[in-house]
Amino acid sequence: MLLTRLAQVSREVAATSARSRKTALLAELFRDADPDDVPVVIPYLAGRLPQGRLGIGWKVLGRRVPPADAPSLTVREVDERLTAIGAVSGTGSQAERARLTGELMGRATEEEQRFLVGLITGEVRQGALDAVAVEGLAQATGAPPTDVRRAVMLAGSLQTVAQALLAEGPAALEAFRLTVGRPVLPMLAHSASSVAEAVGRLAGCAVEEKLDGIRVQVHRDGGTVRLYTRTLDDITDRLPEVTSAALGLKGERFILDGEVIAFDTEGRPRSFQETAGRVGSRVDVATAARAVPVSPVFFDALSVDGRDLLDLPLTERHAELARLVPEPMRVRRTVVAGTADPAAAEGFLAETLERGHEGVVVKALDAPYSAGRRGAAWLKVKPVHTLDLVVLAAEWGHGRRTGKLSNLHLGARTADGSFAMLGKTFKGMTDELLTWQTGRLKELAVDTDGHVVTVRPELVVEIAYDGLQRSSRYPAGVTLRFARVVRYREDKRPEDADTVDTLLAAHPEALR
DNA sequence: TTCCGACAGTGGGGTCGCAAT
DNA sequence: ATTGCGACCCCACTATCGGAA
Repeated sequence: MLLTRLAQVSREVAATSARSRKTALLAELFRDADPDDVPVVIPYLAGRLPQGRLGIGWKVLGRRVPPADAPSLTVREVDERLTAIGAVSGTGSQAERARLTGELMGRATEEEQRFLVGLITGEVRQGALDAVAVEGLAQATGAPPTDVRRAVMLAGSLQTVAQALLAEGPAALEAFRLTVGRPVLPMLAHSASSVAEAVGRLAGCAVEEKLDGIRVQVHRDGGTVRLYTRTLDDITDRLPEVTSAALGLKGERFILDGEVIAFDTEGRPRSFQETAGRVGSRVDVATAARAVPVSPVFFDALSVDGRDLLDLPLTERHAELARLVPEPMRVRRTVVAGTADPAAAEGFLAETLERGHEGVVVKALDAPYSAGRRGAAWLKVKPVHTLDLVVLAAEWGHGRRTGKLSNLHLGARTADGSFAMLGKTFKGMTDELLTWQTGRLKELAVDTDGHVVTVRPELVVEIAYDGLQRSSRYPAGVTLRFARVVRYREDKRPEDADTVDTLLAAHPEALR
């Protein structure tokens, strides 16, 4: 199959907003694909590269290469070339990757170039990723969408399922079962603004502490243990102490879900930055492990002794977890009956925060483990802080925000009356607000480099955030975590904005 | 007819590791 | 030795479609 066909379909998919039409377009293409092309065509149309990382980004792709006049590239040839680019390593590799990329781009037409750049950067912007591709695949093969979706969750990969499905038909889905050693997409949580709201939405729930670490899925089969992240990357080699902990449990075969986190000598959680740095260390693991040892803390059991627990209610899965894992290695929790006063749950949240944790996750007791879904059965609740800050500058947006000033530079007052930048945010704005702020900020503009528009520091904006973290990038040495706009405060003047000092005083733990 | 669940899009900061400077 | 870049952790929020209520 020619790449140009994919580029055209991608353009058509992007052009329609109807999801049903997107699905139909993808299904038609999947039906036409040669079985040998399927492992490439499916991920490409889902907006992803089968190779994963290539080591090339905007720096290289930004270089203009004259496009070919006529399409000639086949998808298989593109795949081979990209595999070759990803395999380049050693001194001079960056130049070599850039050269090979330029060569490939030179063979592509303008439309194909756009498609390839989107694929490589992960920004196809066609309004259809995995979920729509799954629907299209189901439509193309006549398999029930629910079954295809489930197979993808269990395989952890759309590509694997697509290949089997197109080769053998719907019967092939049977083979995708929960298997120890093969990671499944983890279940995710929605947000709720308070414990009372979360408890009210679920009839009978467990309230569990939410640890600010790295999600981990632990597979043990006898003496073999494998550890996977949220995106199913294998991190076994980086966390030997977690492997040891899994081998110490009284079970031979299991899959557990939990969090890895570093604790200090008093048993309080260390900062997210410390835990994440440790989990990210790959080269000198022994040294990293001595400096920042981590512990697994589990909250769910997906499989025990060959028994698949995914469809069982949380209550039963947790009973299995409790049989297998001693209490100190489990997330603390309390169970709240459907009719109970939420005060008990509120108390549990307060206690959890007191212990230095991030918040709680409220989970429906009767819900199964919905792999890969962000179901309403799990609701996270974290305290939210707010500040009044001053807009120092704004950046022009991309995609659907093209032509709008989108990303705000936020400043707090300092002792000398100037403003110190604390970070940026593009979150929380409606289209209406986006339009308004573009107009208002243009009035305040004093300078621009083409992308960043500097403004007079007069506009006050209320910002919600989750906490402070250390920063080497910003002058105050700290930055806001997950900052988002709540509303503009035109009733406030810049001199009314919050100061760096009050901010630091409000978060003493961030500077420990 | 209205409501709501699921998705895609729009990017944020930090850290690590590799290659280039 | 330092800097730049890509990958991958953590993530909030809004708009939209289409099925459920």
